[in-house]
Amino acid sequence: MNTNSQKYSDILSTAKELFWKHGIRRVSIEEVCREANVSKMTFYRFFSNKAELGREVIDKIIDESIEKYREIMSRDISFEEKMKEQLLLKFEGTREISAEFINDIFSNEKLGLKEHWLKRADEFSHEVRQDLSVAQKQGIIRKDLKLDFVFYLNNKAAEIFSDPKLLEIYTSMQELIMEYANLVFYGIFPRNSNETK
Amino acid sequence: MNTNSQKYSDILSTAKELFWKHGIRRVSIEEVCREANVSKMTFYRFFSNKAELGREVIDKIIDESIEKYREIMSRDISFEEKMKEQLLLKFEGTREISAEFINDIFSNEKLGLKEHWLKRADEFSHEVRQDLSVAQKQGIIRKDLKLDFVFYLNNKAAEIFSDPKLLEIYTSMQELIMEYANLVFYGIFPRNSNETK
DNA sequence: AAATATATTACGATTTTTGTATTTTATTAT
DNA sequence: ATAATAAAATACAAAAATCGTAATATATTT
Repeated sequence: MNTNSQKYSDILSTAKELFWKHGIRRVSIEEVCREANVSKMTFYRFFSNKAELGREVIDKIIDESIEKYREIMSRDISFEEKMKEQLLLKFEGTREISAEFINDIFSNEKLGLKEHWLKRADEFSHEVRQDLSVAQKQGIIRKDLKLDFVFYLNNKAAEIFSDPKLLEIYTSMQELIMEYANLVFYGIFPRNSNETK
Repeated sequence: MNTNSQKYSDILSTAKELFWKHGIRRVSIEEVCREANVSKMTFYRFFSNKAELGREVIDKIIDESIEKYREIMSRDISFEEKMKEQLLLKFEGTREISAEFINDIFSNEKLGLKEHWLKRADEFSHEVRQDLSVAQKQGIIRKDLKLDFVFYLNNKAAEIFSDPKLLEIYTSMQELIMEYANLVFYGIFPRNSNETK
């Protein structure tokens, strides 16, 4: 399967856009083809069905996130500044994301994307965990904080976010995600009376 | 048909919300029922099909607009201030509206809502036209402006707005609508060197 | 010129959606 | 309390949309 074909990436980026905006359930394969200017046959040359397309869209999203994450971590700035940048990145990256998309990933049994998302997100998590672990040893992060706890929360986060009850409190999914990200990042640093022990 | 029943207005306001967000095509009747906590049978007691529901949602939207418009016009403030308020109102009223909704009204042949929207919008237009006509006679609006031209534009506006090409220039449908509204309102007043003739 | 990729069209299978009917359960009015 | 009405729940046939594949035609590339 020629994964670096033009048509392939047309389909993938079109699907990402449509899924991002409307969720997966509301978007049909034929709609993706139409928007990507690709015939249905061409679609099926690359993807066997909608669930696989969904998985690859998830891959694309996480791959791009990892890439951007690494770029920031490789910069020659302080750890705290890096974290601030990551926050900004998360803000940009979640712009206009729909609750429908999150929901289809975590609650649509038929698609079965939850496991895939968790698996890929966990890989990403692992990398971040290494970086935070180093920072903790250097005293940049509170030493009495169990990083495992933060990552447990992180894994549960997206799932929790698909609860409409929670979303009602916010005007957008992005706002909710940022609230969480802010909480984690700014709750992580030792402040004022918080001794490094 | 008991049009002031609780169930009836539950269905209508739920449909308005869902249509507003996702457009009409992407939302099924059963989804509306589920969200409104109403059985399908109850739905069909009030509406004969989706197109009729669409028409009544349009009615609801325009009725509410007219009501708010009148409230502002009845205030004891200057005409220019009233126009500013109307602009603000339009900004609030179009918040988060989706391109899909506009599109389904104007380009979805199957639903045939375009005519209904134009008819109802025209009634509203007529009322606004009377108010502007009075203001023009008083010299508050440029006397050499043909109001007919403004209203012709207005009638075409929503239709034009459903062109994705145009929408690409803006980040949201609301931004596009506000751009237009600003243009019309602030192009209407005599300024600096513009004599009242 | 041959091989490959893609579009077009068609089509059966499946799934979703629609609209109605029937039965059961609440609610309201008398 | 009882009858009348409204609504929910369930079931279901008909229609429409969507899916996935096949066959053929048309570009594109090798």
